[in-house]
Amino acid sequence: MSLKHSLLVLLADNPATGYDLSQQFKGSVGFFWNASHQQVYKELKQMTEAGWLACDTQAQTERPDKKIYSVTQAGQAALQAWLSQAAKPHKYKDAFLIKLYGGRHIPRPALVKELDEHIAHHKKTLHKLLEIESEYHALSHSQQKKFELPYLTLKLGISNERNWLDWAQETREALNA
Amino acid sequence: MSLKHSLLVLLADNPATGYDLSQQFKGSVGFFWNASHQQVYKELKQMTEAGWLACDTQAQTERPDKKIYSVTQAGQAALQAWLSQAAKPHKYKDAFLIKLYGGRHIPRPALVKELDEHIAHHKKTLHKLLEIESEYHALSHSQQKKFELPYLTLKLGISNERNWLDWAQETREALNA
DNA sequence: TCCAACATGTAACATGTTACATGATTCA
DNA sequence: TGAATCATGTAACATGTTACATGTTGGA
Repeated sequence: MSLKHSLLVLLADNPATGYDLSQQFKGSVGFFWNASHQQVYKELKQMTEAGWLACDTQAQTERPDKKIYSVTQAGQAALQAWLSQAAKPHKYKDAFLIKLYGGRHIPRPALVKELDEHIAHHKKTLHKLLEIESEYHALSHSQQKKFELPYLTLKLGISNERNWLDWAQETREALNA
Repeated sequence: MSLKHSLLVLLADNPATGYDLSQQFKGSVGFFWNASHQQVYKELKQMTEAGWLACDTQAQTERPDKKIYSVTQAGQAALQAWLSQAAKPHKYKDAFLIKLYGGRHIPRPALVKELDEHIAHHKKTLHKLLEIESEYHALSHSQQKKFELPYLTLKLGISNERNWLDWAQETREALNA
């Protein structure tokens, strides 16, 4: 159920379109949740039918109409209900680690090559997160206060990526030894 | 598709029952993949129908018969095919971080309380992983060599948990400030 | 002239979760 | 006497992925 609740949290800050929300999942929010645009549109439809969201359609001549969603009182209540229950501990799933675990079935160089690809990807992610962090640091104190909690999640993202990269470096050496 | 491939990797090491495999997901393997027992039995059935697994039924008088699965040649081929393609980068999903991100909707003490619960859970996980690590260290050199790759995944699990706990401690202080 | 960004979806399929179901053994 | 472990599943439901579908604008 958490996609619905992620959307509620995002929409509680700012009414937005399905497209906007999908973009947020590609940015910093994507560090802890994400979904394809198809899935987002599907959920928004369901949530609107359930009365959690109101939809304001803005006609556009040259592009598909924009549908701006905002949280209703029922949506607020649903969010509160969800927030008041403890979240289940997060479960990590990483296909690359299965490969590494069963690495004896693949030639070493192939394993190292794939590790390198993942390293490149994680470096890119880290840079993106660090950019977002420097934008945060450039804000005024009052603005920083406003984004205090999102910033805490960003910090986990950053240290997670750093930790992963450190491990990957060691692992790379171990594989080549 | 990765549950099927996790099962192939595990079964390539040792033929096992659905129950055994489910138990492995509760142990160290659970750090990077997991599934409910229902899901495991479902997949084993499908994989057997697809010819990837052979099933040897051991009759037991007092308990349900044990079904011991092993990888067939077709299963080996499927595993190889999967291993030869790059895995997609892992996507992190953590409902607690959504809550933290949208933490302004909850009273601070409630947020801290839930953080504490997660801290307790992560500490437990870390201890479990450290226990497995000390079992590994107690092995002979030749045995250690055999479990070299699984050990690398374990090391990521351990540093990940430590990193999470460090972040959680800082976050706890920031929330109480 | 082609690619990325904007903006929305449907349909088919794959995967995962929750509730229910059975029943013996062993340890506290 | 009650809970945990062993051992297997079915059925209903929820969620997520992949392929397909449409069409404009603005920049390299």
